[in-house]
Amino acid sequence: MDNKVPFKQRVLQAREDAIIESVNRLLADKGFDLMTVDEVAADVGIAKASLYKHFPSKEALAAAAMVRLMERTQAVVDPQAARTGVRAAERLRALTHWALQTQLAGDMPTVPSQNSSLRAELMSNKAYLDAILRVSDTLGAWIVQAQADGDIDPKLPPELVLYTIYSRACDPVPAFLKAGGSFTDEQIVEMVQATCWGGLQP
Amino acid sequence: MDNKVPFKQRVLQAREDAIIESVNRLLADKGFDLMTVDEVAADVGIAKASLYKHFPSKEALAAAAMVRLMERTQAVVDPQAARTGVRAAERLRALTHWALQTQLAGDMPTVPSQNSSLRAELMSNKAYLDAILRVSDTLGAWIVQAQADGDIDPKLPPELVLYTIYSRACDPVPAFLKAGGSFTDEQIVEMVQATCWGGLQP
DNA sequence: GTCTATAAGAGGATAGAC
DNA sequence: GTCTATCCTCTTATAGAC
Repeated sequence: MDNKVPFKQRVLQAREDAIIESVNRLLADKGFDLMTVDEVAADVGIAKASLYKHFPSKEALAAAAMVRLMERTQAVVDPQAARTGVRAAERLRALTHWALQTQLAGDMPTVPSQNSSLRAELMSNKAYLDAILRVSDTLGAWIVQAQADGDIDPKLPPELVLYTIYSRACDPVPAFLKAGGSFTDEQIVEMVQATCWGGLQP
Repeated sequence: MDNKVPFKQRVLQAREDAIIESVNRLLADKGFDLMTVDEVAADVGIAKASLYKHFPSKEALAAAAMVRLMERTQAVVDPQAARTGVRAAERLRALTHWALQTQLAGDMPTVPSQNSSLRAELMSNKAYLDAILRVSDTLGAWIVQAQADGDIDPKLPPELVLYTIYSRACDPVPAFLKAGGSFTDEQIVEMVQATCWGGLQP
């Protein structure tokens, strides 16, 4: 039989998945600086030293979670790209809808744009760079198309639009509104969507 | 003579001002978690123990800087409130313009909305609560007026507009655009202003 | 109130047995 | 690869002389 993935290796992969899932949640919950490796180990249910057999540093842990996030993002982008007869702006809108929902569900890991050790790790992580570049390429094409369609102001630099989309994924406004308790998640998503895309229209 | 402020007290006040200024800059530069008390002391040019004679904790240092920020904000709000024959939307726009400029100049201190020890300190700091409430009251009135004027979509909850304004003051988009190097600060401010206020229009 | 020196503790990382 | 136990650095905060 050509069972190319031995049982032991599958167990290992499952454990790494569990680690990344815990890191993802803790990163979404408290952020990189407040997340401790002890917490991750406790959450996964293994010893801290075992964690370091899988990932060499705290930064590598966070990087793995961010790679996973970009893979999940790609998994949202691909079906949108496959839809036929849909405006580019509609594809973009669907993506931000997913991002806002994910954030409100507490599943959106965030990393500070200031932490230099983490940024250095991310910027030297080929898997991360590849993943974010791939997503950005697709989004960039959609943005240009949406501008040609007249759905996004063609006078805006595409980079501004791209940064704005990424920024909305970790905007504090949804969390504030949710804390207020006056609106459902879906209402919050729709309102933030409106303020986001209204500002990008011609 | 009724010189009610003795010389010694003025020196003390000047020193506290210098401390808050350093904290302000470091907070804008690296954020609360990465800012160390040693750095603050070194930046001010005094011993760390002396710092603790002025402020009882790192959280108190950050809180003082945030109080100062709200006071500076109030100092921008007041002249706007005094202008006659100006639409409320224009006053709000002037405020976000100032906030974006301040952020691009590296003078906007930010605190993570996650750090619980700092949040606890801020939420129990009467000076901070008073200052932010006073600013928010004025802005809230302007928002309602702007909605009545037809400059802001009246269907949007005023809280959403208020949160959005506060959020733009620490949005990462301007810093990203600045890092790109393709635009002047004023161009960045204008573009972000456009995307912000365009999204709030009816 | 300012300093030097140091306590106290958190947290990232590792040694070495199994 | 997993564990227990430990190391060690960095950081907050304080003691005590002046």
